[in-house]
Amino acid sequence: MATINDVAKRANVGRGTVSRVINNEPFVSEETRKKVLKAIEELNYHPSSFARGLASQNSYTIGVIMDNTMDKVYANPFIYEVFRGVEKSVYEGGYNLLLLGKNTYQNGKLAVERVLQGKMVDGLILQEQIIDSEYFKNIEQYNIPIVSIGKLENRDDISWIDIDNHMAGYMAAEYLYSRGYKKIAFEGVELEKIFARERYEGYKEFIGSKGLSVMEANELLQNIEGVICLDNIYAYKILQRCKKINKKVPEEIGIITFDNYPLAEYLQPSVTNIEIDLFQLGLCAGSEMLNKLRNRNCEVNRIRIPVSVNIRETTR
Amino acid sequence: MATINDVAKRANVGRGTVSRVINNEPFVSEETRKKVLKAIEELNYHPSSFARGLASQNSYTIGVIMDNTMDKVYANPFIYEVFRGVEKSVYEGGYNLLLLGKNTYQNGKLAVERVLQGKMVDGLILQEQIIDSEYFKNIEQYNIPIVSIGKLENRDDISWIDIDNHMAGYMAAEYLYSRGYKKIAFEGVELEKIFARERYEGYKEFIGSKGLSVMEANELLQNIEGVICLDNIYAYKILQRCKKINKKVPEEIGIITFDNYPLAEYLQPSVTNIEIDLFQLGLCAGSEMLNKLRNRNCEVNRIRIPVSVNIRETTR
DNA sequence: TAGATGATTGGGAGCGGTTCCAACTCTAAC
DNA sequence: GTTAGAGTTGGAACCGCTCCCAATCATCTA
Repeated sequence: MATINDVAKRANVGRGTVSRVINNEPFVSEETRKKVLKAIEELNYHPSSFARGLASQNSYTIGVIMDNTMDKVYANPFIYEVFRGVEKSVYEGGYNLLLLGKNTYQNGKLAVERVLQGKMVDGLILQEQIIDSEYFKNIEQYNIPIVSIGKLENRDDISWIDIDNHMAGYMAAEYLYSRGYKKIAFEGVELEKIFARERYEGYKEFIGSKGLSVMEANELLQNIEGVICLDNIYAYKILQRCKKINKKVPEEIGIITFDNYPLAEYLQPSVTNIEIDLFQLGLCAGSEMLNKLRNRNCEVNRIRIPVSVNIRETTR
Repeated sequence: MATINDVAKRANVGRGTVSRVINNEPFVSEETRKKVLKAIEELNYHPSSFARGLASQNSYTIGVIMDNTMDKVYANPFIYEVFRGVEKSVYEGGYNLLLLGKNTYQNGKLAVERVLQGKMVDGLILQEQIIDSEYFKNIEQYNIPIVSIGKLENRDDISWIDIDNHMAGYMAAEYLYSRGYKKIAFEGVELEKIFARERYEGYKEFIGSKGLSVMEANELLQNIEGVICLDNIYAYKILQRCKKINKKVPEEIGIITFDNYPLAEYLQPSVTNIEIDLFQLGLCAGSEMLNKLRNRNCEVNRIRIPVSVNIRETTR
């Protein structure tokens, strides 16, 4: 396996020059650069990440933390899609991705701490649930860039990426309205969850703008023409109720939800939903991290991923 | 941040001795070991993974490849659960986990190759779909241990871990039979898929052992008392048919499936299934890799993860 | 033509570990 | 008392890169 010295010798230049070429630094003449590139090609040379890491104190690796506190992923079947996006942007930016569990231990210590202490990652991507905990304070000390997947409320020093939940709530209401459903309720007002609150706010905004009134879905769905459900589970419960009281979907009542469970499109009726681009979310989280890494004092960003309506069978 | 020299100085020993203690090597007196451990503790010392990697040519990192050829994870919502298992066992074994996409590029080359060439991983865990392809031949050259998640048919030199699909098929039939369903069909005989074939074989074995005959689910489900479905989607289609022809589930017909989609338990009726422990699968894949890493010429293993019946509403 | 300036270039000195060999200590045997 | 051998120990050499300084070269100015 060729080293930087082999390349230097073959190209008839110094080690420093090769290093400059590899790292795309200025102050190398075009002629020299070509010679070096040629030698690299011929020797099929690839820099050792360890030597590089050791010398530069950079790992060129980003850590992503998965929340493994829950028993089953089934509680959050969506996160993998986000990771796919993170993976893609991180690698394409020339970095690598270390996957870490929140609660994983290594030699009796939290694995994250080991990784941080061993300087194995230059930055950390984590989910908003993790921040603000005791756990997070630990991490923060290491003073590396952090990006959160999910909005942060009490920290204006950390960049985050999230779905545009407000818009999602607004659009859900707007879509139902545009299909002729006027009396629209929101099901699943779990105000302790940020995303739920935001979606609810978006819904309220639209409702207000039309002079309608905010509603929750009552037991018999009396006087309700449309329901916005926080997730598929709520949607299916509403569907059950409709069946029980013999209310026709989508003729008499329209239903829309936000998430899109793996099985959802095969079910009957399939539920119209606000489509959330989780892959895009991951992609952005990755680029934002690269951003921070390349420019340490870039500003804190809050990024919102737009959403769209995915029309299925529960709306006319 | 303390280095090995600081520790050596503080403990009043040589660098080599500290190294021996860190790596748990023999030939260190108990007394010295204690001194060193104390110094390590006091200085909060953690070896640099780069220095270590550079000197020892070991990365203490395992790569896991995710299949990102499909557009959406929705096609395989289960793999994240497997990764959770891999992650856990790998870290607890003192290794780290690098997450890699199959088709991700880095500087115009496949990321996997870059990682392999940069010697960033000591071993690779991948899914069976990846093996046997042109792609895989590339990987194989690097001559590091490989473990496959999913049975391998044409390679007896690579260890793999899989669900006990044969047993799953057998148990599905057995369970239906035990609940009084005798005429049992198998829906979703996708013989090109290994796992489908194996489940089908298991089903046939049980059916044969009772002197019953193998069936497929006909359009009107005539003469059928139980259906084993390859996955939830098949199950829901069968359920639709039952509704159409007014056949009562679970009274007149029993339905069982193999997978367990995130939403499945909330649906009505929820489908009885053979429960597959994907986390365990990942756990085993990780340990098997550690095995190989610690003992290079250990034998090739084929490991089967047992399954169980998860009773829900489509069987009486 | 000398001197100044800026663009290139070479290579020594680390980075923080592991490996290995020589040296030292301590018994046990002769 | 000497010697052999096993158990310990220290530290030089090295892993393959980056960083930085000094040296060289080309160009421009007075």
